[in-house]
Amino acid sequence: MAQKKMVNDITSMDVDFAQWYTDIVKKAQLADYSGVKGCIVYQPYGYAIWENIQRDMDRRFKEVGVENVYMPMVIPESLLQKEKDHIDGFAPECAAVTQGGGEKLAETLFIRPTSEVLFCEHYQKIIHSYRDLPKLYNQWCSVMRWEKTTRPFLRGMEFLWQEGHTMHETAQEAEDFTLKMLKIYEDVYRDTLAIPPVVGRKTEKEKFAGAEASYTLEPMMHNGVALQGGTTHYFGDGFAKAFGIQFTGRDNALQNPYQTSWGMSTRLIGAVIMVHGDDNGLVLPPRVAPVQVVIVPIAQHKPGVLEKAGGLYEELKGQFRVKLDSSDNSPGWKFAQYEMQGVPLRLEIGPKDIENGQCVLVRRDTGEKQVTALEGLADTIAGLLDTIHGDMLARAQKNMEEKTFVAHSHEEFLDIAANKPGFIKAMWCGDPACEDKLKEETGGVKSRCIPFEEEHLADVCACCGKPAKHMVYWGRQY
RNA sequence: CGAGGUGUAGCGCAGUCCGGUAGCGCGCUUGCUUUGGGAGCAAGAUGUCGCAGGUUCGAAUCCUGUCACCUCGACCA
Repeated sequence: MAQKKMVNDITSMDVDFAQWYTDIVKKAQLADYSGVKGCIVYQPYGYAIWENIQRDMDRRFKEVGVENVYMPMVIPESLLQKEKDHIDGFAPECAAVTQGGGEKLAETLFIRPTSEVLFCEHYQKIIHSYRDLPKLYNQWCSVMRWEKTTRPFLRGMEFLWQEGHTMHETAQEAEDFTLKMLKIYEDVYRDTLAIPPVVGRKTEKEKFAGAEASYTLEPMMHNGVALQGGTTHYFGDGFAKAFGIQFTGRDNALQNPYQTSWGMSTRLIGAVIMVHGDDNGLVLPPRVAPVQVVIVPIAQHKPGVLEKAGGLYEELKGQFRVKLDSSDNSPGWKFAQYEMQGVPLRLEIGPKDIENGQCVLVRRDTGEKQVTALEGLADTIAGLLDTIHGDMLARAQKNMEEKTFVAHSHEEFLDIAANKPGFIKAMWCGDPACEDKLKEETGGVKSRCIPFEEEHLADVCACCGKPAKHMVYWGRQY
């Protein structure tokens, strides 16, 4: 058969990782650029991935008692200004509505960059007694931030996310909940996305505007660059005081509740692309793949083939997200197409198979083919999908370990930063000045987080040489 | 916000230097033959050349302005 020239070639990830990423987004039809800068069109296939992630997270949230709500998308200027650190952090990247109905507004309305203040305004009205606590609210929405540079899924002016905002009776309870949500996020990464993130606390310099403590999940992309892919924040009672949220405690004394917030966004899709993808396109973790198994009939015009393929589809569709492609495209075209789209398993069924009571299963992640009996097929597929998930997680883990380096000294730090893409583990004295200095010297390497389980790599800071307080993960980020 | 780049058919591009009324590949439509790694043949359809001015007998092409998007940097989920 004549080889046709490939018109859908994607750029190799080793040649140009940025171009490879963009090629996948477009060719796998995850998203398209719109006429508005930084605002992408989520195409059905890309949006379906988000829906799967969303469903998974939503279930986990509800298991711990979180309720969904919906807040307005605009915030009056006066409201945003109530908490100083918060407005200082976000005002520069807000879009504003200054006109409505053809008339200039008396007060500017900001399009939400995040909704802490809206939740606080509401909580102020509904929290009166310790019996009203805790309040565990979450909303699925989009937010807008006036970013200078944008990339599909990684940084957009508008992006989809969930933001949870909770109020608690005690500081301890709020701090515990902050970590509980962090753990849930980590479960989403590992169990659903097959991605192992580094998890820990942000330094003072990197924490969220208005927070007392910020925690982060930092997965490493295939090329060694980090992605801040989810954060949880403990706010103390700062916002509560600023917004006059008070309740009567068990001791009959008036007091302020303690607050948390936490969010993950469509950036997760970017992480999936850059952690698992290869030069043939997307590789989707089975648990979020819109299509888990694609059935490709071979020689489908021959009697019985389409019927058999249709029968398999009916048999499997109750248990898996399965698609039967009986279009006129050649089998080779279909193979390439579904590889591009990262479908975890391909099922080929042709005349020879039907004769032998078998089919061919092909794994997207490894390319491995296996001839499989039609009897017990559903169980085989279920097992295979789990195996794929496990193998993908293990490969991502291995990549992260291979690209994580230890710097014992300042010289070593600079050498690694210049020559080895990846994470750097190094000791730190706790001074933000050292973070600034290292960032400047390396052209962009920043502290990612202080992990919960620190290793003692050295006695002194890898920047200034003063006594070390913490071990920190460092790296470049998207 | 700095530095580059690009806007011509659904997609990818050529044509622009040197002005003469728009072309190629893929895709699409129809028919026949094909089908275990991007099928073949035949016949078709598809364009306010980003937008607005200007120069000219004549502008995709020259001039002015403008809009949009992309990429790379400094800031952020």
